[in-house]
Amino acid sequence: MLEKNYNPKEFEEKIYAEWENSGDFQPDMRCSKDAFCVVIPPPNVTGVLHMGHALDDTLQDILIRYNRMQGKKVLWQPGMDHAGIATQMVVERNLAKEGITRHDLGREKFIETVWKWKEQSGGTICKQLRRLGASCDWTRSRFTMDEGLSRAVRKIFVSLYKDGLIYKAKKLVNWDSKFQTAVSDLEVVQKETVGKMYYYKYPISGEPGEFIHIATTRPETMFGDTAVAVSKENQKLKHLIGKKAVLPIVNREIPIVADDHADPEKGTGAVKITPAHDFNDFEVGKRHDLPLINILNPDATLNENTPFPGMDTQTARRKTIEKLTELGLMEKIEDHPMVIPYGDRSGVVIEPLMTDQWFVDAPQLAKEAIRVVEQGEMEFVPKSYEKTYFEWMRNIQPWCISRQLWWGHQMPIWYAEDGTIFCEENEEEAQAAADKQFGRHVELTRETDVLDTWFSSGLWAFSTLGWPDKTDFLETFYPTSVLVTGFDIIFFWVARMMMMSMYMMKKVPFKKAYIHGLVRDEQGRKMSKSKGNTVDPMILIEQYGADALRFFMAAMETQGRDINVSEARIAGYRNFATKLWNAARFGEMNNAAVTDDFNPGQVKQAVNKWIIAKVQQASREVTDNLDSYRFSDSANAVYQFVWGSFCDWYIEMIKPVLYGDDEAAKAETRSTFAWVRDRILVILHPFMPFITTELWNNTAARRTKLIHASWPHDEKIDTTAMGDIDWAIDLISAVRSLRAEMNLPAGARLTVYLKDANADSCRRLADFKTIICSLARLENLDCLAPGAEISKDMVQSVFKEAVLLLPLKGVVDFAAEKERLAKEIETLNKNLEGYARKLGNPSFVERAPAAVVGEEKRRQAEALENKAKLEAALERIADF
RNA sequence: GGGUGUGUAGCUCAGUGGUAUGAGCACUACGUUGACAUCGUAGGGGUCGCUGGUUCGAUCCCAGCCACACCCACCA
Repeated sequence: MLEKNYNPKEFEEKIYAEWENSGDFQPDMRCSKDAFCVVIPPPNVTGVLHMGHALDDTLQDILIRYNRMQGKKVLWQPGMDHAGIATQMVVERNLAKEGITRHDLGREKFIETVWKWKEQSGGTICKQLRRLGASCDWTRSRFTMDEGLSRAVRKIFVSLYKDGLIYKAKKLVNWDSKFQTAVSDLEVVQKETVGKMYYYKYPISGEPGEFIHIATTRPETMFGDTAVAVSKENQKLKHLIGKKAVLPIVNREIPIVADDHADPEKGTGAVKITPAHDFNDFEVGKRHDLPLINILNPDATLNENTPFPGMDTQTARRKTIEKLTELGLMEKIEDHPMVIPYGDRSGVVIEPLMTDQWFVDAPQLAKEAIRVVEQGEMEFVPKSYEKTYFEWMRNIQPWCISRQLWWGHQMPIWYAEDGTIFCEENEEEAQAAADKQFGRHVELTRETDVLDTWFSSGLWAFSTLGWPDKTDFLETFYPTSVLVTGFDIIFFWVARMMMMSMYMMKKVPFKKAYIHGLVRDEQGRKMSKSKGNTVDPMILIEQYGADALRFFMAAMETQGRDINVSEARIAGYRNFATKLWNAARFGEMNNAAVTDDFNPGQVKQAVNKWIIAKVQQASREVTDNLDSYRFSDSANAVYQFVWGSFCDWYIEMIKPVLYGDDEAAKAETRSTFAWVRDRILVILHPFMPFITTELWNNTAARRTKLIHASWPHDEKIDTTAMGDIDWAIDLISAVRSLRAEMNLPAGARLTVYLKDANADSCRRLADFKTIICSLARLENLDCLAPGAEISKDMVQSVFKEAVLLLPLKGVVDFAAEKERLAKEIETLNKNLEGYARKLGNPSFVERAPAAVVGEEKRRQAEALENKAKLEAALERIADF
């Protein structure tokens, strides 16, 4: 027996455990049908489930379950990312509570601590994904620092290095002074701030009283200046080109060079050039062969090349201004709106710094990654994201992959005493190579840098399937079917996977990339911890059930749009689950069960034919929409069917049958009910796996599990069977409307007549008399012969080709009735004006398709007829 | 500066070259009919951002504008 109330907490976890324990998420490798595979965007090992995951993983699970029910070999490959910076940060923070730093432990001990942390507290998110219902094959879960995946990393690194696609270079990079590591361009966020613009002047060497005027936002970098640039086109200043300026405070001479980087319109027209601390200046420096002077320590304090060693930049800035003021060189300070780069993890200002780093030749790798998208081997859904992808890929810069962290993949690079580089998959091979090259045993030291986290996640699509080994899984599931992820990581991840996969596998990592939006708060603001507007999906699951949250995500997911969380709506989908639950209970109370000989194509009762056709139509809509990744349309198709057709109409219509005494009709109806209910459970399962499974298990003895039940396909839908019941529904609605408009008491037992009805209508009326009377709460219902005398007190209403008559001896308020009729006539008049305008327009009649013109004429005729009927009705009651 | 997207009912959003039978929530009235008040029935509510153009016909296509959001680059 089903409980009276739907209570998801009572069964969701139990059902999940049952699936997982019986291996329902594992693909059947012997199955001969197509493979379908999704790799999960690996959550950070430090992560907890947020609304973005809830959306992303719900969509994936819907696709996975849908394809699984189609009988395919289905794999949802789960796993986690080691998340270099994020994880190191968490563990360091824990250590700090005990008053120790990672340096106290040393590298090896520290990494041990991280692993220990991972075992104890990492991966909360995987438990949470289970609560959401994610049907990942957890037996295959991978971690980017696993031995297997690390081997993949080393192998591809060596390969890229030997192909010249990874190289070491001394370059200006984004330096994060908190973690004291380089970071990639993507890990830098630009923030708008109101800063200051400082104007001051440098004396011209050998010409007392002559100055060159400078404007800068970072005066303390002047100690790294190695030139001042002026444009050749600058009429006012070009006479200074070739002269030398004297850097104040340190009294160092620097050249004044001609360079177009100095825009005469901006600032003072003269730009101080600091090649070691500014990306543009670095380029200028290269053009003029200027020396580089590094003025910063790794912690972003000033170094010995400045008068203020050990001082942080802000303090040094003040000191510099003070000195310049003392020297009488300071001119003015203005407020200046500007963008300042910050580390996305550390939150500190990023300083451009000259260091030795390792780079991937991204422009080279991008070529193939661009080609396969151009040629449609990988498609973005929605397609518009292609543009974003191309835009970025075509302008891609070398990717800085080295990080001066401890947690991560240590680069497979060894140095001989003289600095010769050996890049091999392991130390033995490197040693052998070195010994061979030197002809003697050489001491090697390993590169201490680790790789950018995204390097290993870039391999995710194939490394998780077993590469570099040739495995069944790799053979079967690569390329994977579709990647589902947010637009915010197209560059971080999608692009890198494309590059790495095309390089190593020569095949796309996934055939499609479904890109969704962000989950925002109720007001449409981005969720963030600092704003305090985050919503915890686990609390929502606790409160409304995982199914309700999942259905919300699916129903709100329309391509290319962000989703605003709405608790009212989630509650609404919980109500939907309740509705379904109660419908199933109704079946149970009426002994609904599919008999062995039941054949949906052979039912006799019109209502049953109708609901079967309707559910088949809904199934087709769900299928078609899922096939084209239209999640909301798909979810809404089930929703509308279940609530609007099955509950609102079918259940109400079969009540008179079930409580009547036509045993054959009852038997057929019980079977039909059960059959349709089962069908609902099937097509709703990808969206609401828990409640559907619970109902599946409790409403009949089952041969198959719902998770493996077969998905309907290619059904012939009997659309003609729909007409009769649709007609009855319209009539019932018309009567209900009339009653409500007339303010008739709910208990009044009425009789209605249909006048001027055609043969079809009269037949339908006779056939469905019981049903109509029951649902419209009528005493009786009849067709009147044409021309039959009717008493004047009848309320009249147009119904299709006929007139609905409602006799009301003294009950009706005639004033209200007159008003109602007048209002309807007014509406018709408005429509008629429109038809007349169109049909009176010769070019419309001539040039519009005949069918459209015909339809317009038909509407006009119908409206005229209806108007006449209403006017007659009004005339009849004029005296009352 | 370059790019992308959005603007439809009070709110959150679907949708469409042929009268907007739009959805959910909210709102109004009525309702203890033997699945469900986490419910039912009926109803009110929109010049589809503005201005032009294409078209027989535009909310939909095109152009411009306004507003909002986001992405990329840069501002010495």
